[in-house]
Amino acid sequence: MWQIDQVTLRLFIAVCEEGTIARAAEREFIAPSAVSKRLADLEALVDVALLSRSQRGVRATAAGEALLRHARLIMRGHERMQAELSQYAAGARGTCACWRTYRRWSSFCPRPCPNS
Amino acid sequence: MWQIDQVTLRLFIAVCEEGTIARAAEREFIAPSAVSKRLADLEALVDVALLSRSQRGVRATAAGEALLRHARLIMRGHERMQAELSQYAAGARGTCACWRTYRRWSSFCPRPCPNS
DNA sequence: CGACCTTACGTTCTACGTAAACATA
DNA sequence: TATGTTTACGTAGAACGTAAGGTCG
Repeated sequence: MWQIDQVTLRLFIAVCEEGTIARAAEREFIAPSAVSKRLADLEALVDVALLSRSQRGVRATAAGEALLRHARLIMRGHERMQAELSQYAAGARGTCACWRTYRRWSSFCPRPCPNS
Repeated sequence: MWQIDQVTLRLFIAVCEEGTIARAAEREFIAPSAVSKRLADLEALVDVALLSRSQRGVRATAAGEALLRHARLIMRGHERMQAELSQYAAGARGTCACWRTYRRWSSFCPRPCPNS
């Protein structure tokens, strides 16, 4: 891992909300070991402890809570992005006939295209 | 690809800014074919044409410009997140001695830990 | 003992680069 | 012909799951 990806961000949010890696893994349909490894890699990447482990679960450290706030903002940004794009996909905005028919720009697409 | 990752977002921003896939690939140190494939997968995912291709380069469609705006916001969120985390990594905020020394929580860490 | 986290390890699958093909000014 | 995009394909590396190990209440 060379940069924080939003798969890890979503897993981290789930872990903080569920309180244990095991429950977060179940909620996200992934093995607990995979979650554990992603979290360890994340902590190695940012070089800061994000979770305080115990036998009853995990808890975010101060740095972990800071990351949690940013992660939620970023995920909200993703939701907004996908919401707007789905409007285009539905044809409500600016998708021309050639794309709706062929799912790609082709010579059949009249130029100048309304989206270009 | 099952969801938009920020590697693709950064590549998309580069493509829009450079005007051609080739120059964006050079700027991001990746092969043009890899960029092309990521963009095609992205368009298949959102089911909307994002770029208008030609032999002189590419141009964002209306949907592509919408995505570009969101992508820049998200990347800015990432930058802010990493900036705050690097403050913790530098030890300026809330990192206790045990982590700075051993790079992990250990039994040496006094409890209650200031970060827990 | 039960619940949880972690490590080891084999495997699957994603994402890359190379090379070739295609299109247009 | 030069420039740019796309497709085919083989491969390296990332990420997953299973299984085993370890800790603590």
